[in-house]
Amino acid sequence: MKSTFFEDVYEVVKLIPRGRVTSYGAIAMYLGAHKSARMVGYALKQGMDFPDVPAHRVVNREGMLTGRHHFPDDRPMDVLLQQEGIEIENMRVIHFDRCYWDPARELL
DNA sequence: GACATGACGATTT
DNA sequence: GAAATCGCCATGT
Repeated sequence: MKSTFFEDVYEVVKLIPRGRVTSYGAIAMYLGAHKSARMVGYALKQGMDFPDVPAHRVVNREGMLTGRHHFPDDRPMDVLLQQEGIEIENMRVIHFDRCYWDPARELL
């Protein structure tokens, strides 16, 4: 057992309600502290192989779909989010504050 | 074992 | 207020 970070990230991401989004830093913070939001995105990249992990619901602090480049062409990140009811424009989440889901606050 | 990289974030200049 | 820099920690080479 070693990839605890990955599994932990997967768990939190899987808990994200439909129509909501969260940020890498929020997940990292929930895991213990804002140690490194980079690792969250890194873990998600690896976790992309897990369909149970809606990585498209995870965006950066600005609500930008920074990881869209890592998504398959058949399933663009912005399209997936729009299907969930989230408005996307210019590869960014509109009303991001409204759709924001903080595990350390909602899931507490 | 060390160096370089990465879906970020906060702080400082 | 904007731009540049540092920190963070796991993975890959």
